[in-house]
Amino acid sequence: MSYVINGTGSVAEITRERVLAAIAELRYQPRHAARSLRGASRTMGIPLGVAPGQLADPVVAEVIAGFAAAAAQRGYDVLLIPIGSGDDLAACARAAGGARADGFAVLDVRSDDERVIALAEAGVPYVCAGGAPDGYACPIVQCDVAGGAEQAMRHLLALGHRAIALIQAPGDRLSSDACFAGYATALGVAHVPLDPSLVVEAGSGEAHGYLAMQELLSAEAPPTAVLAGSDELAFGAMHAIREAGWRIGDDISLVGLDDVPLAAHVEPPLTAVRQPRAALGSRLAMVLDACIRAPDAPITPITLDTRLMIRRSTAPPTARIG
Amino acid sequence: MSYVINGTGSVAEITRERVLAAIAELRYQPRHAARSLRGASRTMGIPLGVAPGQLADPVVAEVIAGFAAAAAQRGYDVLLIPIGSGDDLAACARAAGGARADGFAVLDVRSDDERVIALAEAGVPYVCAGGAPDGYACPIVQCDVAGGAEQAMRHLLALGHRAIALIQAPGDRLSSDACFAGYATALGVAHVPLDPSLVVEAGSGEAHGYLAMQELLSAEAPPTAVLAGSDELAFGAMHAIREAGWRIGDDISLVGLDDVPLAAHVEPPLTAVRQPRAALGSRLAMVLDACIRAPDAPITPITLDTRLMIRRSTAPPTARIG
DNA sequence: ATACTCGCCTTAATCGTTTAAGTCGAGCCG
DNA sequence: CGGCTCGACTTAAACGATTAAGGCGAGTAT
Repeated sequence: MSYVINGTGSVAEITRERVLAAIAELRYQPRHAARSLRGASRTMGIPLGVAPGQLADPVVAEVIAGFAAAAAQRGYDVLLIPIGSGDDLAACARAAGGARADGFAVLDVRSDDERVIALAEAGVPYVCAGGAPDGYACPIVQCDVAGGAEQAMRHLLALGHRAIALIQAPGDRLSSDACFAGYATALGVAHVPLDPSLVVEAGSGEAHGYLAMQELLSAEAPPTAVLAGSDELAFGAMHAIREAGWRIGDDISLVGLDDVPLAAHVEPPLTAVRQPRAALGSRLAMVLDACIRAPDAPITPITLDTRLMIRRSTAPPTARIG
Repeated sequence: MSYVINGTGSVAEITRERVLAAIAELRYQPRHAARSLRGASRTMGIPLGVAPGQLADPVVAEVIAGFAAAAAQRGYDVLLIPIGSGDDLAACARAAGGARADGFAVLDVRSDDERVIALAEAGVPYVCAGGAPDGYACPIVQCDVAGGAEQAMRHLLALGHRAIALIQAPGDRLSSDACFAGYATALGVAHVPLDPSLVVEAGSGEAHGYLAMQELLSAEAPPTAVLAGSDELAFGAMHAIREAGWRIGDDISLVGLDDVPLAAHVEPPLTAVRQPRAALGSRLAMVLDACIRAPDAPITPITLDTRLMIRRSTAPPTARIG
């Protein structure tokens, strides 16, 4: 009897007990499919690419972990909607149209993200992490990447660096715009001209950080400090710096933008902008929950503060024998 | 018309086309809940702890990534079933009884895993990664941890090490038994007595590796080489070794058991046993799919080979100034 | 005593799909 | 020509929960 299970309707105490006894006796478990046929499915969906494996990215994984924890607290399960290559639109349309979940969270949003297009089209509740593509009004939860990048730059500038390079994450990621904004702002405030040759766009993954750093090092006047758009890129850059015979921290300062747990454990420990990823995930779940319950509530973007963790990969510049 | 959508039943060509046209016209999407009410839900579930955040563990995340990719290929979505602390039995019983998914995969199995108990009790298809608790006959996919540990030990022994310590992952993890087995076997083969004081059990996480290593270093005769039950423990150990003023590789050799992507990028690069985690995940999904379709098929455990990646954290022992 | 309210229980419609069963001609064979 | 088979289409039962609506008896007001 659903009145007993859900606490709706009026049931005499004695009847309630008998029903509960029967439920225990028969090991009865309500069928999820039948429940969700009428009402909500109490599920939040996360569409993500599985081709190269977005989930294997520790940054994404941490956000999902926070998301799952908060979702669980509110009684939701989390559905991963795997997306093959190029499948984005179809997979999301299927999931949204089929009411696979009550709402969706889109992580690692790109500037022209088909997942967002499909979800908006379907008219289902969804939230975006880190910003939404132009023209899509949806709830947003983001880390203050621009502010974090600016903090990092101020730190480097205060140490005395002037030739500061930026290794950017792929340009179609919304977060890389924010990163560049912070980079440019800090330079502007310090009246240091922005040298475009010091800004390189890399792919994602350590290998691309490695290559980008090699490029920077091979220049006539290599930078004395580098801001990497992600810790992964920074790790790749460390590799290249070491290979070129420079010492990280002493010869070239390096800052990462993520602060994954291992950043503190590499040698030298990486100065990095800590992004509250677990908190990001849990706020996403909270906002999505609110969205599901009140689809027309006003939309206010939430920005989470970042914090610079200063470690040994940054130091004042040394005079170079050049 | 479901005959058209699913390709079951006989439908005239002209009718089929008209139906498809109508489907396109109306943007029709079948409701997942209604479908799964009769048949299967085409969903695979993974129950995992969210309290400290199992998902944030890169090792688990990679397995899930491989799992999700293979599941997607077979037309399944992946449901994360978040488990609060101590909730294991109830959460799994609810998910299994409610037919939340067609089958379940249990990762990081503990020796008395309540998730397995609940799933077995409910009689739903499930597979375990890395082994099943005693008395539970279910399909198993595992990495050859024992073999990997043995390989690592043979490498260390061949380099000339004799005092080789083992930092174990928590004892209730099934994989740590395998690790110990490989450790012991290799010592036995080499006729090196097993010194119990060289075997320490740590928790999980870098911090515990750090503490365990400190303990080993404070002994009268510290080991010349260390096998860590996971890369995370190894990273913690590196930290402790460095802090004690020893050089990793030169003074103390260190081997990890995982080979996470970053193992190659720390300084010095960590010698580690590579476990094919993505493959583990995808095999899990394959086996689970088979299980779902033929619940009574014979059960054969699958073991995936591991491979020792030799890097700079291992070297011949040097004479110590004692 | 009649009517009305109120609490509790029962019944049945509903959700959207699958699929077994039934219908209806057309073609074929004896 | 009657009976059969067979393909193509239609109908309706089933899945398992939720929930609106209806029923029933006891208590209360008039």
